[in-house]
Amino acid sequence: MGEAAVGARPRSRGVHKHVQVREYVRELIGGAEPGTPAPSERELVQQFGVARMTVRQALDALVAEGLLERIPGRGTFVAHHRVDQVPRLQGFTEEMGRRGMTPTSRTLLARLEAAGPGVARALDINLGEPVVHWQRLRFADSAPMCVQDVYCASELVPGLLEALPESLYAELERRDLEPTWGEDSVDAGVAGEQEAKLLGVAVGHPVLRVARRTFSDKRPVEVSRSTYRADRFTMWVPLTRIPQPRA
Amino acid sequence: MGEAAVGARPRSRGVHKHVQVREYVRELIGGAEPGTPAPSERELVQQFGVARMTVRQALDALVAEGLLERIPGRGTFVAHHRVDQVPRLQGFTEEMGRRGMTPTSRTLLARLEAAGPGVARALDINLGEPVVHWQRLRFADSAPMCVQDVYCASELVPGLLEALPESLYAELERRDLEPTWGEDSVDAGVAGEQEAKLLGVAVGHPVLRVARRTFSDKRPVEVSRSTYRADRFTMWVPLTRIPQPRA
DNA sequence: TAGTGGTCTAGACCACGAA
DNA sequence: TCGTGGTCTAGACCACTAA
Repeated sequence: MGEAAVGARPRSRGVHKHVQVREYVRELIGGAEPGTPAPSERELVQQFGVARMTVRQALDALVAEGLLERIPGRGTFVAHHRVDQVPRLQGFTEEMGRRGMTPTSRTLLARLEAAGPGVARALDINLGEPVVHWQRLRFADSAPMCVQDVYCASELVPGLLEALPESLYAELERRDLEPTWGEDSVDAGVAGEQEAKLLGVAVGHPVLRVARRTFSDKRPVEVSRSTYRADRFTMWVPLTRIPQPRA
Repeated sequence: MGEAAVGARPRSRGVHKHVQVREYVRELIGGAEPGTPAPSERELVQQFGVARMTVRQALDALVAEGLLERIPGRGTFVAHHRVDQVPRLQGFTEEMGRRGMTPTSRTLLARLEAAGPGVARALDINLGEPVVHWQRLRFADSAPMCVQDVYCASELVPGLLEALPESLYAELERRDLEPTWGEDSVDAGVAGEQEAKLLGVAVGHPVLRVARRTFSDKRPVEVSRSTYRADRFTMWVPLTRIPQPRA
């Protein structure tokens, strides 16, 4: 019964038990083959001396991430189609790394600008406030892949222009501005003269345009426009069926 | 204590309690404004005579769907940015409806064919097995939006060709083949002669191409290729940040 | 038959927000 | 101070799988 309940730890003084269990299991199955059994729930209960609900909470998170899959009556296993069940918010560096390609970049432009109407609205700042505008030509395995324009409120990222990182997202994490969610708007277009020259294609070559906003908690931290060579880049989106509202 | 535990109901003989609570709440907040308070967890415990964990399980699902948001110390509310946190698997009919447009279609082709290599692999059937091939020109508010080719294993959908539905997904649900998940591969292209004529654009006009596979549980039920007019259609993809593996 | 995950109970303490 | 969600306990029965 609840008589022995301990209650939640203060966030600042200790890590929650379900987080401990979750990170332990994440580490454990880090490089494991799909299909490898994870520890059973009752095993983890023994090891950590916690209740089963706590273990389930930990495993639920890993299942939601697509790292584990449960098979009733059999056990919990490293997920087979290890693909994400949810589209990950990743930067170019991370995404190309995950595709097994080597990302590199050439900075075309990096300066302070006054926020125009679109950028100001997207970043939720006032018109004309200073923003960092960083334009890069990005390569995968040395071949041009996309042209990317990134904008951040300059106030949020002091000194960024003086020491441009390779991965913006990694840098934002270091600054405690870790992006936690975002949204892409994807459409198609054809390369203009400038884009064509940079990407190494003919004018009129099809391109995939991705407009992104990312947020750290509720605050917008970055907006970007990326133009990909359609012949080199396909976007992959996992979908989940959710009961439709009564028509 | 566990003394009064009731255990799980057989799936066929009754709906689980957390599902009952979830659907009750879903109904309740159906058309509500963002920010409207949902019943508190303890209220639902009273109403349904269930344990709080059961109520939390129900609400967890709605939060994951992006329908509700929890604010510690305040309560549970209809989510503000009611946008999905996960991309929904929806058919054209459903998606256009959600965008407030009226979907219509013109069937260009509907017949049995022998599965070619690509379709056979995607549907996980043998080369040459009969498949339904259904090609439609799809309109939103009477304007051409996309050309769509759908393929299903004919064995799975007997009689489909004799009574073509308006919404394939709704029809699959009726046949107990409800798609539960899927994946889109998205890239850009330019309209060919045939596509241009159908979509009412010039040859070379940019188009968004979406290749989709959908699954009912583990079995592939449908593959499709859709070609959208890029000037009328933008794909929106919500993204979630997941801790990156140690570099 | 033993073990697994799925569901469920009836409590508990905590931190936080609003009054 | 009171109500809320967040965390946690120590059990229970069920359906299913594999030996």
